Amino acid sequence: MAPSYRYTETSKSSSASTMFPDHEHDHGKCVSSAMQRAEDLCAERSVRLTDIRRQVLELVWQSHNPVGAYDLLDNLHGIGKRAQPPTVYRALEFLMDQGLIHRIESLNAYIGCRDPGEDHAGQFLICRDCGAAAELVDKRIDAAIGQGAKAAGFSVEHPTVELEGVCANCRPEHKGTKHG
Amino acid sequence: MAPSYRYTETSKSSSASTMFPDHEHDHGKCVSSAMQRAEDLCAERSVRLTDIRRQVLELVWQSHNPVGAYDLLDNLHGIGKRAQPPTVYRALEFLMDQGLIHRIESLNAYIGCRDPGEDHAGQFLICRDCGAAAELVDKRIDAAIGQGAKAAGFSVEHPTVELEGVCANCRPEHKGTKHG
DNA sequence: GTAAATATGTTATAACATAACATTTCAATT
DNA sequence: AATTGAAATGTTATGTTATAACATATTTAC
Repeated sequence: MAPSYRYTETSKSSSASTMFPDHEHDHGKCVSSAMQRAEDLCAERSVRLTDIRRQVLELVWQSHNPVGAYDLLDNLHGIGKRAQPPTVYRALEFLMDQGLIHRIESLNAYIGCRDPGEDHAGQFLICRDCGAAAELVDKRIDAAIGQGAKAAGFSVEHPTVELEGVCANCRPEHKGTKHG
Repeated sequence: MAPSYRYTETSKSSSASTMFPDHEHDHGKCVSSAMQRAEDLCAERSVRLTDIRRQVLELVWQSHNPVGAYDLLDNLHGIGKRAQPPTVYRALEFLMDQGLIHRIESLNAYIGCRDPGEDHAGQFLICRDCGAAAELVDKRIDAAIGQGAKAAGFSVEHPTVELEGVCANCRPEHKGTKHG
């Protein structure tokens, strides 16, 4: 059984380095499990996952790429007229408060949290080629940061770790062999 | 002799944890040494530290707090009329290319680089109380990040590490004892 | 059913950033 | 010192991201 935080895969074997979902992964399952988790957490906490909030969360989960607030707004279909910015920003604020999404500071964009409920600082690997972002939870990074800050007499409350680079799917040396 | 990257201090002894300058530090020296370093580096590289660029760099160095582009713009005094945004953004781009300043993604703001010439990824400690930011260069953090990324098959090109919290100067337990 | 709290609608504007093209300045050469 | 090509700056307009302030509607607790 794969740990729950892994991306849902079809039949292919998953290497240890598939933090980034491959192109064959069953993304519908990513979405549905994220939505179910959100429903459960909100119920448990007695907070309201309203239509708008649910819709925004689902839009955020449409891909593994961080998405901007105005992109979400464009895809938010109210009954009649277009929604206004505060609508989406309020939903984003709620979802962040509940730990259901993260904000990527270096992109001014938002991405679904892979492990809501766990209170954690997200660490992100952001591919400059395909644009996908994977959330890392690496205790050694946290520990190193904690130590470095402590040596400076600084207490960290909110770390931002966003690592831009190239993911395994997009590295030239892997591209030729990847559906092997 | 203190290492060159330390903040210039007056007569008081510096503890190992003064990554953040204390209130008595001789800030004029921070500015003048940063400016001199910039002049030297630009000369060495045959790039032009023009009036505007020099002025923007000096404004960035007016404090140890990250400063926004429009704040800089407000303080940029051309001969006659107010400068326009592209003026300051172009100067900021130049200064970043030369490694003389860093951009703080989580604040949309800019801060002087404490060690230009060294090609390094900045790691920042940002105090939510006083607003000051200190640049850390911690190899263990870099190493932990490198390892974490590698395990995910990801190659990091541009890390962003911004740690919001409270600096030693602003921690309540130190406030009472700080002028000793 | 009423009140209080929560959520959403609406209007306006703030804050941050860049595209595109015109003009000026610089600095190397003739 | 005139020519010229590159670099820098000026200028106008607009794009992108985000929030303030106040009105209305919906939900929940009593």
